[in-house]
Amino acid sequence: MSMSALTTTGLELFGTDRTVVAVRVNGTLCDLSVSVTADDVVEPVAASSPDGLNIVRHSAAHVLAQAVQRQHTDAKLGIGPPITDGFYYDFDVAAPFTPDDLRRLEKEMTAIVKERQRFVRRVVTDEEARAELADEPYKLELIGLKGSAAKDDGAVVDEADPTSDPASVEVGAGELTIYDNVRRNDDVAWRDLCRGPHVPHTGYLQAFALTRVSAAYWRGDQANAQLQRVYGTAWPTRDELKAYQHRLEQAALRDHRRLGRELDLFSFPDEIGSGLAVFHPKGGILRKVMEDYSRQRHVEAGYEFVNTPHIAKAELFDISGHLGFYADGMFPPMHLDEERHPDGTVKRQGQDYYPKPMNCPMHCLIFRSRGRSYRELPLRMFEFGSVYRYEMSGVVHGLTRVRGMTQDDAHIYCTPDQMQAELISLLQFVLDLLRDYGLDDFYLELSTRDLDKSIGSDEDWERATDALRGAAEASGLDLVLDPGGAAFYAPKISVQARDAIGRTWQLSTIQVDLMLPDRFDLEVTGADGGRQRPVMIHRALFGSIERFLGVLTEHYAGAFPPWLAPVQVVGIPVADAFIPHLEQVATALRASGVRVEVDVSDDRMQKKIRNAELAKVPYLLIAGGEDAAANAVSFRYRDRSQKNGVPVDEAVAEIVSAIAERRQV
RNA sequence: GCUGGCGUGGCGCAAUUGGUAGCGCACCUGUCUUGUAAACAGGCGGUUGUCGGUUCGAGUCCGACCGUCAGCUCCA
Repeated sequence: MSMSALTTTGLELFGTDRTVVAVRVNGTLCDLSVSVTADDVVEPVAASSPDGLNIVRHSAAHVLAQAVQRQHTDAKLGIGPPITDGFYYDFDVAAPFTPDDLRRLEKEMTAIVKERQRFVRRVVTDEEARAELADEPYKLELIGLKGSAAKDDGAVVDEADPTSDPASVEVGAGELTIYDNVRRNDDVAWRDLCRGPHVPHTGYLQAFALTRVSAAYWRGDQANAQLQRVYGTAWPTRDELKAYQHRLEQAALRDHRRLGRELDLFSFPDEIGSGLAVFHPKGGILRKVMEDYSRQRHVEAGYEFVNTPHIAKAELFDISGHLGFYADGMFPPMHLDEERHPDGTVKRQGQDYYPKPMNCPMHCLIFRSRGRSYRELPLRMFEFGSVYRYEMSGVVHGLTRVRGMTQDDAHIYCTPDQMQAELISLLQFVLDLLRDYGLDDFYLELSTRDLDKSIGSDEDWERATDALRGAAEASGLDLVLDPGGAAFYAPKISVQARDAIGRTWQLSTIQVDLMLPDRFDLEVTGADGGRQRPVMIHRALFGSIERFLGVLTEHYAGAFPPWLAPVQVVGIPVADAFIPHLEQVATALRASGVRVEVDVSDDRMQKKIRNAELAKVPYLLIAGGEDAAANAVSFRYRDRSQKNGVPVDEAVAEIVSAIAERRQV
């Protein structure tokens, strides 16, 4: 450009294009109003890019905060970062917000957008910021944190990522900045401590909605004050906002709690208690199929099957350490066998029994029940073990967070030399099996030691963590680090699976235990006759059957593949006269182990088709005069396509093969 | 556990300013039934989560408790 010696601004370069919300100058995100020279490398940041979305959302958060302070003059500002799909802003207000407040705030935001207030960046000293924000105690606290808060460079706050600090959006590591919202008559409407960048003016925000209110602890600490958090969503265009809202509706249709009721799979009777599910016949058959296949694979993989009780004396959990570390999460004890004298003094001491929160202590006792040889290793114990955990009332959720569950739990005892190979084959086994259930998009997370709260030697942690990392790398999957995320006694690999609509679920976990072999004094006799401490690996593959069933239900939206479907085939006669023909077909299918029903109700054919489709049955076999005469049936598939006049033996073969191959249809 | 919302027959919903509970589906009975998503008619079913209060009168108002939903915190 001929104006190479002159400076210009991003706004002059890109300001006519509303889809550009910021610029990247020599790699650094900046406001469009930034001055640049011809020597700078200047790239536009599109609203639809990841950075652009964050800028749009963070700017929307500022507009929300201004709206709140207009309507609630007493409101003190917390923080307001962008998050996945939206933003939030925390406020200290006298009275919690109501859904009505939300509507009023949305209107106020729209008014602010119409004012087209410019976002104007201003560098301030700590002292200036403190003076200006003297009425904002939380902001003052953030100023004090300056420098320590910023780790990631403006990245979206990932609620699942403990290393990401939302406060870093407010104050960076370098200079302190305040953004003024300036009206067209140059009045300053509002200002906030923020490192930006922002969209040029509020008129850029054309597609936002406030979604919910909740309480949130200041800086995420339960010991701090509870602020009121307002959540919102914001998008570059109204169409994208609508598409997002549509996605939420679609996700709600997959909610396993809803499908569990609609498909008659399970329920949570109040009389039993929160987080305690009962499985109805259709849910029961699903569980059985899941378990049967899992058992078969475990047999093939060299596991031995054990069984243990649901309750145990306090002594067991004292030894294991659970009472010491997790008593709050355990159901309280049953005090049994105590006897008293007539005067009330204790004659016989009695015992506390606890429902077990984990199976591993009992498996360790099986290991210890006799002398063990190194030749027995690796020793793999498997159990569908029911455990009970006293989850806090606010966290219980459908089948995914329950108080009573059945883990597909295994413990592998091996030598330190065997550990690496065992972990590699174990991870492969886990992934293979998950793929058979229809999940095939994974990444791994490696949770490592939290030095402040962990036991064991540095060498043990290092060795175990290296072995887990080695197994993860051997899998070829993406590995995400979760520093400090390990339990106090064990590093962990968790398998994260993405479902059909891209949500991730933590499924399997594999842990190398650095505590229980010592606590239970587990030993094997080595080749030299000496005693050796085995390594212990914990692993739950489904996690729990309940949770996995919930995840699969959402993944498939209730339309399970034939091998899992509670009812695999429904026979529908065009008229009652063809019931005998369909019963013959059903008999042939049952002989091959197929779960088939013939709808002999008084309903008409159309209604029967509707009912079977609502039940998400994989195969509808319809038969009328033409089919009966040809000893055939007509398929109606889930996609509503038809295949008519299929000879019965061909129909049986098609269904049986889909089941055997665990294909989705 | 914390904050807020919600709580009407199995499910989904309705009941003007407080005036004494209604609809659809499901279920039961009957009459129907020939080609790919809802035949027709009749019937059964609720002391409106529980307890207490205000009122001549409460599904509607107030309080406590229980349950549930969302978020926060937590998740061996």
